[in-house]
Amino acid sequence: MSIQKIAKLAGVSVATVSRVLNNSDSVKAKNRERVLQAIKESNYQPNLLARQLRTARSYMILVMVSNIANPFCGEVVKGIEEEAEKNGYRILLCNSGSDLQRSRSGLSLLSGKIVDGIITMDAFSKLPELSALIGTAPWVQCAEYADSGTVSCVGINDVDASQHVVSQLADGGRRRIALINHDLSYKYARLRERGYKSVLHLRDLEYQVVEYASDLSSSAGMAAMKKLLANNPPDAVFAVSDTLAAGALRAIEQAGLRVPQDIAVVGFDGTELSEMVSPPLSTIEQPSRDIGRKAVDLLLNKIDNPDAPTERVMMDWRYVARAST
Amino acid sequence: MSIQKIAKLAGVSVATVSRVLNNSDSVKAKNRERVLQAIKESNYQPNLLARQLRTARSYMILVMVSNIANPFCGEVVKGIEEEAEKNGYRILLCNSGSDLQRSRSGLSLLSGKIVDGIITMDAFSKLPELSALIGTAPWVQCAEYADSGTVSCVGINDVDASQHVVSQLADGGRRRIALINHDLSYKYARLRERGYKSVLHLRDLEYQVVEYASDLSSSAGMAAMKKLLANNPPDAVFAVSDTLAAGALRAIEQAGLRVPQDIAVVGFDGTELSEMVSPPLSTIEQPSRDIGRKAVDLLLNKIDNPDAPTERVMMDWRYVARAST
DNA sequence: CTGAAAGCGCTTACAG
DNA sequence: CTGAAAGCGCTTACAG
Repeated sequence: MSIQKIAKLAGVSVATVSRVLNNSDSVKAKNRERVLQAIKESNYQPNLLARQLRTARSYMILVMVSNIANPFCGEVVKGIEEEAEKNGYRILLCNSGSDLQRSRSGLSLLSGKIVDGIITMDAFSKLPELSALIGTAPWVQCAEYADSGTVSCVGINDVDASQHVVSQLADGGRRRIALINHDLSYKYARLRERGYKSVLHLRDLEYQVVEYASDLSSSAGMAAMKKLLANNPPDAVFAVSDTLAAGALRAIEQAGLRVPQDIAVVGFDGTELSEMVSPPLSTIEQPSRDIGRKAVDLLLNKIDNPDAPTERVMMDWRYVARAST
Repeated sequence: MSIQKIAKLAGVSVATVSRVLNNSDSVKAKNRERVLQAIKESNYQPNLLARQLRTARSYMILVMVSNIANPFCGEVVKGIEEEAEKNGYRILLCNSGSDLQRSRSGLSLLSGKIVDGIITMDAFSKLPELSALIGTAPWVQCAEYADSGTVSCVGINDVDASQHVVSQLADGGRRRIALINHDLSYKYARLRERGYKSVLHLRDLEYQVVEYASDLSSSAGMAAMKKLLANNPPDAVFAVSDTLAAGALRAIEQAGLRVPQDIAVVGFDGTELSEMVSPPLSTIEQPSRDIGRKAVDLLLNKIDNPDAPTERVMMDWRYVARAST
């Protein structure tokens, strides 16, 4: 069913049908009626491919994440959705799983003109190939940073937040503070590790152990914690995600130790999960929704105005103390 | 940058360029070289809109979920991704948030020919308008059922699973068993409630209290549990999702009661979360990944073979007993 | 093995 | 207010 058929059915030209479809211009009421009638009768639905090919505009944006299962990511996406919707855009979610092949495939939606722009929450700094694939298309990094200054990004100051956590633990008398970090191909992981190390150094704390979780699942956090417990265990653990911290909690409990008496635990993100585990987690609360919203604002601005300047937006964060410390 | 430009650059026709792009036919090695060279030089990337418009094939499928934040949903999506990828398809995720407007918008990707088919994990049975929008396009319902027999679906036998849970609780001596259910616009919610009620009836248990959670978040589960505790509290709670059960656990703890001594709790889905909370949850383990994979198989079959028969696939489930009961 | 040409289903100046 | 026509960027018989 095409616009041609509708035109024939309604006894008008395709141009007229197109006009009522885009409720633009002034179409004579009678003709509009006829067209609407024909559309209804034939259950016609416009072919978006043709439309987008012609107008070079899709009002869709691609959101690439490495793991939607992470609740923080889910929150950010909600913010993105809200703001996109408010501006007449729809979003397409692509879960890369940090897989190169799948990332490539996702990006082809951008280079293939299916979407108008892209928001990534994925690690790109070590993958120049992917950045090249994006080229000069509208692109915003979200809750993750670009090394170069050519792409806009929005997030929090990870070094500061990390330093704050470790300082709090040290202030509370902890001397053996371990870090459960994510893959260092993420810039945020490198920054948080830097914050961690800088405080240890500043306070002359010798114990410095970093365990890397294979992904941001609770079971990865649990596995990492088990390794930490295996030899020379810490008296405090800072995990860079609430999910990891939740797993750590579980491993500590299984080892017959108590939180926070034996080991204090701090998470990151401030997701609902941090309140649901027992004991509830101290954590860094990120303004997840706002990060998502802001990312959309930056992106839409870039789409409408291709030579808008690159921006690097830093949002506020907040340390929330709960029973785990 | 278009195929035209490449043709000019390489000194061949657009047809030849198209042929090397689809590495089809036999193109003379020399010409192939030239084209490849031109593509590289100009950093050309094919316009997918044009390609898909022409071929009427996108090798993309749309996955519509009501809430990706639900970990069970995340697992199913992983299964979908794996199977799709294996078959050369990519998936687009659309988070409807159970919102009619957003669902409509997502479905236009289907009617607009952007995708070849759709897998839904959303409630449709009460929304004939949406079903109409999908029309006769390839469609599989996943972990949720269609009322009519015209659309294929894959899931588990919810009535059986629910009956099993409630029977277990009753066998364990529980007499006041409450249900924390989801919105009844979901067929699975109606089926699980039916299973719950049938066992109560069978065993002459008079206590019958159902609380409905506003969504599948832990905080909704917590809110529901608080209501149950407010008057005439149960000695067991069956929640239709692990996330809800996790929230219930928390509410019980906050009320100063013990699980399972005072109140037993059972979840549903068998997600990682069920092992991460304390005490770990007894739950119904669904074969999430396999459900996703199977849905893709059914869908691709329907795409390739439009008059394939409708199938209703029931997968196996398993009751996992843990410390919460 | 290759190219000219038609056509996928739209939108949009342009002329009337 | 309306229609004929060009064109978005591809693919694919068809003829050679």
